[in-house]
Amino acid sequence: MGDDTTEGGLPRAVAAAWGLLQTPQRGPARGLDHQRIAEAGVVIADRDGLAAVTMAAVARELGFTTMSLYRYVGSKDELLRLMQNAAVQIPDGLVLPASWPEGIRTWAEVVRRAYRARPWLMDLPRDQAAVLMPNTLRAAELGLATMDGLDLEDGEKIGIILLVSQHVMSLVELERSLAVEGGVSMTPEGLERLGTVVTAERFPRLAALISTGGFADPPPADPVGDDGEHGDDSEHGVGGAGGAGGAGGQDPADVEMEYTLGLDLITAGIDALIARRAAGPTASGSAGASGTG
Amino acid sequence: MGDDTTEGGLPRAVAAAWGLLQTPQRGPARGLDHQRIAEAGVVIADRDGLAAVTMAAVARELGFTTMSLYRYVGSKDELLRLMQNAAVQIPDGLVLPASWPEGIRTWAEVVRRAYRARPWLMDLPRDQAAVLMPNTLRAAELGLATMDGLDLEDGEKIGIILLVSQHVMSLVELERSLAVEGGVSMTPEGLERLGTVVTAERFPRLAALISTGGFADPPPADPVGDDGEHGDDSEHGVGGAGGAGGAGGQDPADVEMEYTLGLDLITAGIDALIARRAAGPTASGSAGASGTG
DNA sequence: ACCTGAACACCGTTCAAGT
DNA sequence: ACCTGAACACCGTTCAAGT
Repeated sequence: MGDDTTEGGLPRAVAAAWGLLQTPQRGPARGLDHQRIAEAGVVIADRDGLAAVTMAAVARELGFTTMSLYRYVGSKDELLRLMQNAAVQIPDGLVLPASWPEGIRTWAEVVRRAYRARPWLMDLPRDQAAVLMPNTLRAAELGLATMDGLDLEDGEKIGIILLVSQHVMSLVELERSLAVEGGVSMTPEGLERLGTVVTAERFPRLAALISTGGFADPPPADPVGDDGEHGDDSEHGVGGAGGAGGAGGQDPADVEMEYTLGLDLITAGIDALIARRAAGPTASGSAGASGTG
Repeated sequence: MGDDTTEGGLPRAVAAAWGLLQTPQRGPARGLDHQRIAEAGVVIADRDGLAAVTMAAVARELGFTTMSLYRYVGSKDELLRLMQNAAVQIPDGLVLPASWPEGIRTWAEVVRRAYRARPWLMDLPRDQAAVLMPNTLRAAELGLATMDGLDLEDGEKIGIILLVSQHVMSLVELERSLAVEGGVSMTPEGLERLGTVVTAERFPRLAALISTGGFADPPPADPVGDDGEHGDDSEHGVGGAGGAGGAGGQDPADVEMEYTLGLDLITAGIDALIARRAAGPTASGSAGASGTG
């Protein structure tokens, strides 16, 4: 309905990224193209944060005026989508290990590396348009390849790489928020103030975590625990550290533990699913975990 | 370092939400307070989307001028944080089922209901400040309660509710993007165009999904499959449908299947972790899945 | 065909001034 | 103490005009 979609219903940014748009340059062609514009945006985002990516800033980076950009990208939104594709770097000739759990771990590491290299990717919208971009599909293809021999349906495999990539992103986000890059943050005094209100009566489980310091300082040393970071770099809509989760244990080792834990749970879950399926070829639907409690 | 943090290092919005700020009204008090301001913001976001939440719009909703708001909230960012807390509704007297996997499923459903009721919550930053808000902590406390008797460390429990809430959010985001609310979208022709470039040679696994229509129309019927939606409601930074995942199978039933699958994998993973622990009380570190491939 | 200047309608935020 | 008017520096985007 909008104008950011081409005839076939493909989002314009998707068509552009795949080279499906008849490029407007036919004459001298000494001008711009969306590739160069997207790359300039990436440079700015890397250097000054996503909020600094302004039509004016991108144009200045390229030595053109702001309005010239509109010859090549329909809107800032389209630019951001092109940047997303340009910024995701997926290794090309990667050989996956033979064991599938190792394969999933390897793939998770690839995804993690991509997010770590460009944390602002996590502040971009991940909707259907983002999913159809070339580099996103390359990543998805690689993810599917890790489960090649397994007795899983396509939908299940997709669900799994969705779960894994979501998990990886959430922990990169968490580790980013803990990086003490330049902000003070909760002092013991602030924690105490919080403790007066997160009482053991109302929050029996969390109060313990807060009072025992599980919420604050890295083991001993450094009394200025962690950091909320919300500087001037990212606009909004992070997408990160747990819709309703807390962060218990705030040093990098704990983040690494939770990263590994999540992958272990997922692979163990797959293992159980496959085993159950191999044992009894019943229906196909979902079959909850056995239940121990 | 910024001014959006109180003495103890607590983000101002956190202190305000917990009532730790000496409220500025002492006189006639016929004016505003952050609670009313946040609620007005919620009303606007519910009605017109998050992008419509402008300082001017909020003030108008309340019958005041824009600038009066700055007496009560330090910045728009602070307002958004207060809105996040005000908008999350966690049921109060909820009794959890005895079986822990059922408990986790119940908790996931609570989280899902919260996101479904206010999808714009997913476009808000989820950083440390968000995590420390009263209603976020109430949700986390409830999540921890589902694992009360289990042989898991605190960090593990937190990792699990992080994983679950992230999964739930990602699927609500996916179902939102599929809701055909007012946009056309990829026609068969658009899919064909995409197929010319997502070739079987370069994307053997995905090409199949696209050509077999696994990417488009709900089983039979309705030839206009899905929707990318990126209207004028949400600003940016969704946080949703899979950093690198695709969406294979695009009708609501498939989304439901993936929702259930994810929870099943996680609970099965917990089951395996506990069982392994009960069997051999070895060290404590991570122990990968057995590996079947 | 491509680029530019000027202008528009909006942002969030500040500050001196009113009562 | 609280609210307001006027103003500032910035956005994304449009459009007529230049070459």
